[in-house]
Amino acid sequence: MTKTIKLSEKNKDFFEMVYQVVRLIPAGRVSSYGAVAKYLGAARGARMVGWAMNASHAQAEYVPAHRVVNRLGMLSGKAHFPSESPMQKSLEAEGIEVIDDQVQDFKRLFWDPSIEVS
DNA sequence: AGCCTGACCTAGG
DNA sequence: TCCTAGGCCAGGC
Repeated sequence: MTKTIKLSEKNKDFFEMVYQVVRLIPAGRVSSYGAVAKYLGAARGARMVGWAMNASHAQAEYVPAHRVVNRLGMLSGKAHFPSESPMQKSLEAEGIEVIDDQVQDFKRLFWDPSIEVS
């Protein structure tokens, strides 16, 4: 079987899909790793979404990874951002209030791809 | 080739 | 209600 080859291609697509979904997040809104993973089938787990974000910096196209937080609305990836644009500052620039690494009113600002995208 | 780690999430005690 | 453990897949050593 070409199972292995298929998996490789699928993995590559997975990263691309993650980037595309993240780019769909409108400015001033936020989403979570789990939501994206769920939208993509959740088969590969939410951790892979975070891993994709880690590689997002290498992408030619800009990926608004700062709009992606964990399901609690915490900026867990803040430390992994390039020092030039801190995650919190980018969010605040879009009108999102961030206090103590937590997105305020996260529930209202939350953007779920499986709901917003049909 | 095997083990450890990671920008997470859910469930159980 | 807080804390711990397990599961998930991929990449690094």
